[in-house]
Amino acid sequence: MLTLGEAIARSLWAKDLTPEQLARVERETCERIIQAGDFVCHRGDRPEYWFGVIEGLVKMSSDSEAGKAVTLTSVPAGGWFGEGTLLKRELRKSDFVALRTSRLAFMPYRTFAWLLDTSIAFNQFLLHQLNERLGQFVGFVESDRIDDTNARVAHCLASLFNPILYPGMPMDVPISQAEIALLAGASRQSTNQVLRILEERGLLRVGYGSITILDLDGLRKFSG
DNA sequence: TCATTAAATTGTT
DNA sequence: AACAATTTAATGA
Repeated sequence: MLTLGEAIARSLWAKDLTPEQLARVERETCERIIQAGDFVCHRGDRPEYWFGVIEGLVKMSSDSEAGKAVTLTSVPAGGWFGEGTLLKRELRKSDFVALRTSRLAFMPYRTFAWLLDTSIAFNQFLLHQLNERLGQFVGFVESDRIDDTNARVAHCLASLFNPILYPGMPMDVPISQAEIALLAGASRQSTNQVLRILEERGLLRVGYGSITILDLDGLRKFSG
């Protein structure tokens, strides 16, 4: 199992830190286990940490007043999230929920701010990540307006496995069809049908509570 | 280790 | 939205 220190050390933003800088980050960052279904943080919280997923899967979601839930995006192992409101010093605008029991790194704001002040590589990483996320969400909007349900599910899955945002993401991930439906903005029933179509075409394999991506590029290009 | 049961997830209407 | 079928996890002999 990956230790907290290893998880930090192999993060993209840690590559160009000096050993002293890395040591400080490791000293000040703590690890917490979030049970499946539990919140990492709530909307309205004052942001105090930058979060890294060591192991597991976390979704960013919102609940409407009517009780309808939508998933904005998911963060797999190796991904870091929460920098948006941390940078702006605003209250959290959405919930983060563990989709399954996950091990998270909690980096305090002061450590995050210190890295921002001292490491050019860290700034470059954030710029890169924010840009990549912007592209991801533009893609979501485009997909929402243009694609039919089949293509939307395919494209949502492709963006979940984005190797630029989430390097080292295993192509086999435990996630239920109900969660995929929330992510793609489709019903569970139609998601189920789409997954079978995608499996027929050899783009992925569906298992019990999990999917395996076989052809990421094929998912990206999928239409009709 | 195996059988039983409950819970979660999937597949269909 | 409801239901049945299937798979997994948990429990205890």
